[in-house]
Amino acid sequence: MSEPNPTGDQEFDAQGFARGIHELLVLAALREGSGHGYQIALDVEAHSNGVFRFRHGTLYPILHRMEANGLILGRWSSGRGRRRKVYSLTDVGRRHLSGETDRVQEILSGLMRMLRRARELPA
Amino acid sequence: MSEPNPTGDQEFDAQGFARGIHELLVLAALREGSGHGYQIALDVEAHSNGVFRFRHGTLYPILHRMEANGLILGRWSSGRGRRRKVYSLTDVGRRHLSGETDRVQEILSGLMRMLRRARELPA
DNA sequence: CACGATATGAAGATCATCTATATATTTTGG
DNA sequence: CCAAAATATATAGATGATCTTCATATCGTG
Repeated sequence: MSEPNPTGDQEFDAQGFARGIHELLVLAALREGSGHGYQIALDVEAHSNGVFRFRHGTLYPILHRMEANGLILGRWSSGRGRRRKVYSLTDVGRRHLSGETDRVQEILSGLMRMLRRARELPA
Repeated sequence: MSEPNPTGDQEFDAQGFARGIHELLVLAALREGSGHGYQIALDVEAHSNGVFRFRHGTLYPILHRMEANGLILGRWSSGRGRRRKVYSLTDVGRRHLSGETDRVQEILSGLMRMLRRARELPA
């Protein structure tokens, strides 16, 4: 029962899943170019029609963690004016985005299949 | 920025999302009839090809919480032999399954749409 | 009779979000 | 010209759910 799953399929880790989604949203937002935190939050909110939304107390720790893990690289904007930390994808982050997208999509597909089944069962 | 989302669409709450998925899996497993915890775990694992799996340290607290919240009803099997607590859906649980299935499916659809977009963008 | 599978439970560790607060600049409106 | 709102980042502490580990007990099988 505690063995690694024999099919080699993707596994669901509840604790890491929400974190993974947040990181994926950040990586996806940065895929088209670089941006600072506040911008990323607005982009994600806009692209998801308001479903996904970063609270600022959530966003910045995530960005710091991702930078520490080498997924993104942050640079303080050199120009004067409002201080901004502009982030861009690293190679590691780009690979991570690709791999995790596949992984999460497989998990989501499986879940949606199960939910559809439950929905279609006779009451 | 902290206003409730104006479209009235489904919102994603990271903390509650994993919990919601676990509860949804339990409710879905019980939809076809009643079952005890261990059985539920096996059912979910089988129906998801091993992607979703309950550790027993995770499963039982979830069942207790759901029973306390009135989503499921547990009865100790009256017969002697191995003690089992058999769960079945309450009316509240059935309504919850229906409503949450819709809600989660909308969120998942949105997420998959975003991931597809990220995947298809030129590198 | 020992071992593995079945079956449930609780305690404590871990860890990420969430709330709230703080600071500072820029733009807008009166 | 000044006040308020939006922009922009950051940290501390509370919350809460999973996850690991330990504990207990029964049943079937070799």
